[in-house]
Amino acid sequence: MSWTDERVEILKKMWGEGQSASQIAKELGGVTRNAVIGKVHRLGLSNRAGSGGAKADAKPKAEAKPKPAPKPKAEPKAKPMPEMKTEPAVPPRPAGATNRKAIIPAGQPLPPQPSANEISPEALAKVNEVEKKAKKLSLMELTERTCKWPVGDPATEHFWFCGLPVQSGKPYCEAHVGVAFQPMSSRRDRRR
DNA sequence: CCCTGATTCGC
DNA sequence: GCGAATCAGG
Repeated sequence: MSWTDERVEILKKMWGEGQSASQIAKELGGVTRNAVIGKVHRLGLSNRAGSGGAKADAKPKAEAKPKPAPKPKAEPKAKPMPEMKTEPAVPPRPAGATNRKAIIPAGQPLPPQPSANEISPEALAKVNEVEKKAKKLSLMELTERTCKWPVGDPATEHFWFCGLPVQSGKPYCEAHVGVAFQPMSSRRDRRR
């Protein structure tokens, strides 16, 4: 594949949108993210500026600068959410497998299932979808980078761990991180 | 380990 | 000009 005008256009557009090089490469097809990055540089648009404009000069071209490229480090994920099924879905189950004596399945600190907390409906919906794609790993199959979000009731067969790739150093995949680490919401409900 | 972009350098 | 290999982070 070569860099035709169209392809360059797409490249520019996506890069401008903050898409990652790998995403762009995937979109274009026939190229690797390296190719994309290389092209980006050759085109001289290594910097994803654009918003706010205000910036015309600032090109002292300091050779002695080990880091001439400021890293924006921000990816606005503007994903158009297509209408998803009206599925109330199955919110995270507290999985209270209290075997007679309420024994907590030791092991890892299970996620504080937010039960009926106020979680973004979107987040919940996302989790739902994710559960469909879950790899359904068993406890022993979990690794450092598999989502450890439990699904189902440990006392039944309907139990597995999400198992999708975790986001970062977090224990869960992106979707589950979303519902797991929710800032404590209305808390002052302390009507004692 | 996964990912990101940045740079280099033979082609 | 191109992009794989490599580098440098997160």
